[in-house]
Amino acid sequence: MPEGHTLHRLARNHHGYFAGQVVAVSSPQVKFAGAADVDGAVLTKAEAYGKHLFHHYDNGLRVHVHLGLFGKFFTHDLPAPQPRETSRMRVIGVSKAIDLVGATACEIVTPEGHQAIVDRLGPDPLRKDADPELAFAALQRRSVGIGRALMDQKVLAGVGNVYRCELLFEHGVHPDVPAKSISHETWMQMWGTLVDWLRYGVKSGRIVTTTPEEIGRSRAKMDKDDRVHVYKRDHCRRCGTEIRRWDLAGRWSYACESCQRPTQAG
DNA sequence: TGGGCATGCGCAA
DNA sequence: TGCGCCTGCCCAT
Repeated sequence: MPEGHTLHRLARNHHGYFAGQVVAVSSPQVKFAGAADVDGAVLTKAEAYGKHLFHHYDNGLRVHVHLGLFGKFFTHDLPAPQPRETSRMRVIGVSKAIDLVGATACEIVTPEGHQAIVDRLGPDPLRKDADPELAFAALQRRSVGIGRALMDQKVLAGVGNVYRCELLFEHGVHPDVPAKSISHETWMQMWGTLVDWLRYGVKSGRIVTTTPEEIGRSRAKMDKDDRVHVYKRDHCRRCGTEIRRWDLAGRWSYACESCQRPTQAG
């Protein structure tokens, strides 16, 4: 399930599997009628922007995928097994096949349509062209709490619930602190943390926000429970205080109110 | 076997 | 602000 690192990892993999190849694109589930528009075309590039994935084709069209909460790709070596009935899109190349299931969006877009999607997004820390100042400026315009603002893809692209909770813990900022009160210095530190975490996420496929030093074993050998500080935990890993969980704009927010002070502005 | 949950998001009120 | 939608998976029964 996807935050930005998942999509960038998928893009990297799909690019490796298919770039430069004529691919067969179909929709076993039938819901993706546009599959026919790119079936038999050359997939030239796969890329991610925030939580959005794009497959570029040599006929100028692109497939836009947003996984939502449930979306998932399954990868197969050829010969691929019979697709499951829920497969929205199947792509078959020379040696690999992928099946997309459960996605919120799977559609054909033109280059202009692609641009329109990207234009609605804030900077993506995983992209080299990303400008943290744009996100800072957006934060300064928000009257909501930082916890809410970080989930807004117009502010920042790619961060979801886990990274949001963990980032605020890491920097000792309570989710209810007004977004506009975050200092430039704190924001730049947060951005740096995000870049590190997301890059590791792309590499490993895992969200890990703890360090080998504090856990006492390498990140690769950590148990699932070792990988985060507050997300879905009962007690704060650092101070032992009970973690508070509450509904923040429809998503569970987790915070240690001893380490993250409501009055503490960055 | 079936209920509940999930790293999202858009839309109606 | 709340709801609906997309589906797989884990756990209790």
